[in-house]
Amino acid sequence: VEIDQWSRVPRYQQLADILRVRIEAGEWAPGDLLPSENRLVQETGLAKNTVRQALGVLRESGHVVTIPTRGSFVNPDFRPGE
Amino acid sequence: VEIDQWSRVPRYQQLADILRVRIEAGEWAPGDLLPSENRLVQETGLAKNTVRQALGVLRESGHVVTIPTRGSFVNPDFRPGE
DNA sequence: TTTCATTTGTCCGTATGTATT
DNA sequence: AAATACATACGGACAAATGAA
Repeated sequence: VEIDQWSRVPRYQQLADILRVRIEAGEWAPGDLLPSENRLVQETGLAKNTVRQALGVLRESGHVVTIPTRGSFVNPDFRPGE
Repeated sequence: VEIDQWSRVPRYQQLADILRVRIEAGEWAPGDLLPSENRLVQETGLAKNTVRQALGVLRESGHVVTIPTRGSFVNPDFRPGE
């Protein structure tokens, strides 16, 4: 899944959407560890701040829970299909 | 202290004035660390660029010294009551 | 116990684009 | 046209906590 550099949709929003779709598709189960911020930076080519902003969107939507020094996890209370 | 969204005084100037008054009142001592840019963004609701512009005013007036990656401090040479 | 790499968090610096006044 | 303001995006430095070796 790729970020469209030329889209009018902000890149952090694009990344958040991509991850949300993959979470809702069950690619990661509730409680699963998501790729680290650095990993996402490498995979997307986005800046760290931009990746963090994307994860912030998913935290606010309740899809993700982040634990400092550990990582970001799919919300254990997330119910696939919601 | 609040920013007046409808004032004809630029918001960056309003914020600069507010911080200058507080500095001159001794709320922060010379050498003290001021609130971070992000904190000021949160507290004022202004954009980051606007907050930075306000701090720029205070740097030019000599009230504030900014150290990259560290923060903005009350000029150690500032003499309250000037 | 100590060291080290990993990871998130918190910052500042800079630039670009857009919209409004 | 110019100043103001916001949103977005990238880059970099550094701190703090965790866990593994």
